[in-house]
Amino acid sequence: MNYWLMKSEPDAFGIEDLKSRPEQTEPWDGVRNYQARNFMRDAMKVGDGVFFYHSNCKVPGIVGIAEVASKPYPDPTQFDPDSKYYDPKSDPDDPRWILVDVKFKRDLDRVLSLAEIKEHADALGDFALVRKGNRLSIMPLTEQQWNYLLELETS
DNA sequence: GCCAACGTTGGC
DNA sequence: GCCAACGTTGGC
Repeated sequence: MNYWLMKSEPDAFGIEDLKSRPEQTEPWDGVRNYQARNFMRDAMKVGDGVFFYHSNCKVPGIVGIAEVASKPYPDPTQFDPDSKYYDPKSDPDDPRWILVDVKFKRDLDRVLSLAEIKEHADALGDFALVRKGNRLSIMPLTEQQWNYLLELETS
């Protein structure tokens, strides 16, 4: 089992939106970064743990827990000319952008803000979120990092 | 294949 | 709203 952190802007799609979806599940569309895509395409497995992270908002941080709910499949928005994620260069016979479905599990008891997480940078070791200038929207965590953050939640 | 210009992310 | 970081694009 692998562990992930996935960012979303709550103004566009927050954890409340995920919770209100049918089956509390949503295709994680719109990822247009190769590194993030590769994580979904090559490494994610159904049942993997996901920290749901709110970015670009008043208090950025981890707000809940979700899980990977599908195998990887082509992101349909890349072929939709009306979508803001439309990519005319993507070949339907060899889709460029891949996604997985994400399913809500639970809210955190409290938000683990980025500021608080940064205070634990030493304990978290080499965690992409606390590295300067990181813009990756999907990143892996080790089991140790995952458990450390869960313990932080109840501390 | 280099790299300047440009666009985007996302914290602050 | 600013701007640092950094990915992408396109001219050469």
